[in-house]
Order: sequence, then structure tokens, then C-alpha cells
Amino acid sequence: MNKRVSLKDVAQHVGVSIALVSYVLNGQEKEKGVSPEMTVKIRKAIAKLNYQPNLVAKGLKSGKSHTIGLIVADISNPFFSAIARVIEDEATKHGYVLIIGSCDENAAKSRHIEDVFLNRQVDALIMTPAIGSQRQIKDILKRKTPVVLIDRYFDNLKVDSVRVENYQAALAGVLHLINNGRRRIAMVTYRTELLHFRDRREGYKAALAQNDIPFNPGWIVEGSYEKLDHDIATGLGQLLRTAGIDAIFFANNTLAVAGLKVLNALGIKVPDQVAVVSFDESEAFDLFYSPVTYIRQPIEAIGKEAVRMAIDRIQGSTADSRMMTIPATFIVRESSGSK
Amino acid sequence: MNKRVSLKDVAQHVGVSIALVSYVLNGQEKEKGVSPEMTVKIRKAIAKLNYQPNLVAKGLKSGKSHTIGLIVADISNPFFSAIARVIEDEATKHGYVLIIGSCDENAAKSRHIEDVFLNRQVDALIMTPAIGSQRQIKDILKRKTPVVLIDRYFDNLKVDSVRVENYQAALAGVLHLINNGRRRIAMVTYRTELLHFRDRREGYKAALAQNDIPFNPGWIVEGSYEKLDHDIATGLGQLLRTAGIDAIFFANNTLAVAGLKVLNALGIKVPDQVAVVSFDESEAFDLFYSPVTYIRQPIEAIGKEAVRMAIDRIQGSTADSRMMTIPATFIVRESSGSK
DNA sequence: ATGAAAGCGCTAACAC
DNA sequence: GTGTTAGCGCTTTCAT
Repeated sequence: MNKRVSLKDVAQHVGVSIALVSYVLNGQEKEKGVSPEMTVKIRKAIAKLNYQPNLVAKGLKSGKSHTIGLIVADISNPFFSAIARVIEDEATKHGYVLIIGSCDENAAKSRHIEDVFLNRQVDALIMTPAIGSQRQIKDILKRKTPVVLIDRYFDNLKVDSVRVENYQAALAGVLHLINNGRRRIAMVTYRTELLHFRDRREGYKAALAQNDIPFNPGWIVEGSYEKLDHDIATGLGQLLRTAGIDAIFFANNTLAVAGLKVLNALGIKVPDQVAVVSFDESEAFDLFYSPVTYIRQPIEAIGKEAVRMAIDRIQGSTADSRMMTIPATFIVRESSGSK
Repeated sequence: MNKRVSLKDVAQHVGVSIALVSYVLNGQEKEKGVSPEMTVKIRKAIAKLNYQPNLVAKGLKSGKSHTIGLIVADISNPFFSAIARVIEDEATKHGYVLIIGSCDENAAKSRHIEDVFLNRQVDALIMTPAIGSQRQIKDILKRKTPVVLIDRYFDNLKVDSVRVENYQAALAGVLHLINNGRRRIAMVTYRTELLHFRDRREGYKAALAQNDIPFNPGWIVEGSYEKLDHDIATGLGQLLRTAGIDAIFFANNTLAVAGLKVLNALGIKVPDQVAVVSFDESEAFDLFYSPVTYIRQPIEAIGKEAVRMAIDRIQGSTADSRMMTIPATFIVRESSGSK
């Protein structure tokens, strides 16, 4: 009752060689010319003994693990876990299993996870790359394991990637604020070189430029990943008290939640005194007294495309590296209202 | 530059047998009496060729995959992704990798994931079991794969589990409302047989009973997983309009977010008109105009204990099934204020 | 001190 | 039609 039953057990039970059983298992009884009666017998034995294939052995033999590695900054972050869910479903649909690792925006940590995943023979890697991980990604590609980048990307690194139209979305968000009569618009973002945040910043600047509003670097508040709440409380608090800001554009949901807390603490009314637009969504946005206007990322599409690209490579595609850019959706609610 | 380098490649490069290389790799050069010079040579070759062990092969040989399977209801739910992160870190620390699946509270789906994971030879399974999965869990245990249940549990199923003191926490939460002068207290929960929700309900009832407040079944609003927002909007909305409710106890964060939206829609003021206490936490609770009083689950401890139990079993413990129950923390803020 | 070889469970080419 | 066997990469026993 105890040990796992193997091909051999089934074969012995029927009194045939393991090859026949293998053929039947893989639906090759026709090609291999297994007699119908034998096929039936073997099928019965498989069912009776409740045979379950050992996928590790299969993987060793075939060189395919049917596993996709997913490395995100932090799986406990709702944005990444939402993507993970989409990727999981999509992978499952195609017979793949997901192994997940969190790299905390840290290239060394990411490197370690990559190594472990590669040694486990993942068939492909989908990742949100940390800063400074270009080199290691290149190495992985050299070893012929497909990589698909999501959310972030790097210039001059030939690798498949799925991105969002960060620039355009940010531009639209800030233009919306301007159209609502705001001109003293601050931006809250991370102190980071990640290109997607740079793009959002450029979108913000472009919106100002298009309306002849001078860009004031001092109106960009930057937070660090490590002590975000503190940075935002200090930086944004200072700015709000002194600069006569009438709108804020947040570069992502985490920043927005931190920033809205500051607004609350200072008793500043949204949108009467300060209008707000944020990148990403959050449960908290719905419950805020002034439901937050936000830019919705196409999470579903990102996940699906990433898996599609990965599987395409696994199946041998050697096309040039592809970059897919997906538009975001702008959801207007109350927080961005005109004065 | 291309193919993966195997033990054989290293051995050939040095001109020795693969056994020696294997010994050195596993730090057994002393026990096996490999000469120091040879050890050095082999070490150099390993480094030079950048040898990476094939963990699949190792797993096939050893019967250990060094993989833990985690099955949750939905990885995109922040509560589960937070636990997943803790488990991931803990597993990594012990040299294990996590494969993750979402079962959507569905026993059949869970069953499928379990099969896939078992066929991949996971060394243990940590799961939030769906209703009706006792049977399949028993089967897994029979096959000698350790299982640890988290969050939920079943009576009369001998299996390791990590739980929270649901009854006591709910009791404390509702007593707090009563002490704040509320007596017309509704509860919002799921229409489910899951025991941890039953426990929370019992805690609610006990608090009423201790204060001679008659229990009114009509004051329990139940939602389904499928159309939660609709159910809560209808059920809770109806109750609020007709029953003179002065407080609500929410059985988890998702329910609370849905419920608070209803309160907002009806223009009901928290806590002046209706006081609120919720199980679980949520970013949204901080941003609500009246920061929500809640019961914080010991996510860190749950994850760590679960991994500890799993690894303990993997290492051969055959002790009786253990049940660990961890207390929750009550965080008082404004939403539960007295009238 | 080192090598040869069996075997983990499976696939597939080849032999009968 | 069915059986035999090599081999995927590794560990480990047994010989030498």
C-alpha cells in the first residue's frame, strides 16, 4: 500500500515489459503497434494500481522540467501576486508548474534565485528584473534558458519583455489633472533607475511641458524602498506645507497609500485642496473618502503574454527578442476632480 | 560554451572518475580519502568549468526534491500572498524551493494541484484546504507525503496544522464593541462550512451571550465567494436600513472592504452611527476616514511554524499529528469608538 | 587513493 | 507485437 508504484510494477503486474506500458501511457499504442487487447489490459492495471508517473524521472530523461520560474520583487505585494496568479493560471493551462521567488529589488538575491531555479532545470524564467541584473540575465540567455522580463526592462539588452505604456499613461494622468485646472502638480516616485519609473517621470514632465508649466525638480518627492513611509512623510509633508501644491501624481499604489496617509495627517482635503492621480490600483483607493483616480495596469494581459512568449521560446522559437507594450487604462473617479 | 557541464565533463577534464568529483562536490573528500592534491585539482576544474549540479538528477537519485508545495485558496489574495512570502523565505532558508498553486476554495481543483505536485515529488505539502478535501488529504498522508494545514482545519483528521485562535479573537473583538456601548451588533461572514469561520461566529455569539444580548440569526449576513459584493450589498444594505444596527463585526478583510463600501454608499458614519471591527488587516483600513479596528493574524508565525512542521516530517518525524494554535493581536483604532 | 558499476524511473531506438 | 537496452546526471557500494 505504501511505496509509489512505478512503470516496472505495472509491467510486472501485467507480465509485460515496461516499454509497452510506457507506450500505452503516452498514447503511442497505435504508432508502436501494441495489440488492442494488451492495451486494454495495461490500461486496467494502470488504473487498478493507481499508477502515477514520476515527473522528476521524466524530466531527467527529457531535459524538460515543465516548470517555469517566476521571480518577482516581492510576492506579498498585491501587484505582483495578482500577476503571479494570472501567470499561474496560464502556466497550468499549458501543463506547466510555477516556482516562485522574491528578490526584493536586489540583484544578488535575484542571482541566487536564478541559480537555484536554473539548477532545477526550469524551462523558462519570467522575472521583474532588479537593477543591475542585466549581466546575469545575459548569462542565463547564453545558457539557452528563455527569459521574459515583465514590468521592468533594460535598454540594450536583447531579451523578450512585456511592458506597459508607462510614458503615455503618466502623460494622460497628468494632463487630466491639468485639464481639471491644476498647475502646481507634484510627483511622488521612487529614487530608482528602473526605466519604467523613469518613463512615468518623463510622462509627467511632458504633460507639464505641453502646457507651458515649468518643471520644478523640487516638486518631485522620492522615496526609498527601505523606509518608504518615513521618506514620503518627510519629503511630501515638507512640500505640502511650503509649496502650495494643488495636485499630486503618484508613480505607484504603494507610494499613493503612503502619500494619502500624509494628506490625511495634515488634514488636507482631496480633491478640494489637492487632487490626486495614481498609477496602479489598490483596494484602499475604493475606500478612501474621495475614491482615487488611477491608471489600471493590464495585469491579465501582461501575465498571459509573458507565458505565451516563454512557451514560444521553450518550443524552440529563435526569433529576434520581442518587446510587447500594452496600453494601460485610465479610471477617472473623484480624487482628481476640478476645483 | 553551450551545453550544461555535467559531472562527467569535470571528471574528463581532470582525467579522473566521476566518483571523485562527486565526493569533492559533497565535501566528502576526507571520509572518502581523496588526496589533497586531487581535491584541489578537482575544485579548480569545477570552478573553471562553472559546474552547476543538476538538481533534477540529484532528486531522482535521492528521492528528495527539496521542494515544498504550497496550495492556497488564491495567491492573489493579499492574506495568502503575505503568508506565501513568509513561507518562501523560511523554505529558502532551509534549502527548499516553493511551488505554488491556487485552488479557489475548490476541492476538485485542489485535488488536481495535489496530484501534479505529488507527481513532481514534493517533499511536503502546505495547504489551506478547501471544503470537502479531507478524503484526499488522508490519501496523501497514506502515501507518506507530509501535509501541514494552515488557516483552516478539519475536525477528526489527524494531520499537522497551524491555526489561529479564531474563537478567542472574535470574542474579544465583539466584547470590545459591547464595552463601547454597542448592543445591536451584526456579523458579516461567508456562507461556508469552513471551521475557522464557524469559530469566529461562535466567538461572536459567545460575546453576545456573556452580555445577555439575545442572538438574532437575521443579523448574520452571509456572502458567497462568487458574488461577494452583490451579496453583501444586498444583505447588509437591507439589514442596515431596517434593523437599527449600531455595530458590525466582519469575519475577514475582504468582507470588511465590501461592507465598508456599503456603509459609504448609504452615507452611514463610522463609528458614530455604526462601529466596525474586522478580522484580518488591509491597506484599505488605514486609509478609511475612520481607521478600522482589526484583529491581526500572526502571519509570520503561521508561515514559520508551518515550514518547521513540514521539515520536521520530511526529516522523518513520526510523532502524532500536532496542532499548533497561535493567538491573534487586537489592534484598536477609531472605527470601533464609543458613541 | 581511485575507479567501475548499479540503479533511481523513464523514454525510445533497436532487436527479435 | 513485444522485449531488451542504453542513457539522462547523480550517489554510493564495492573492488582494486
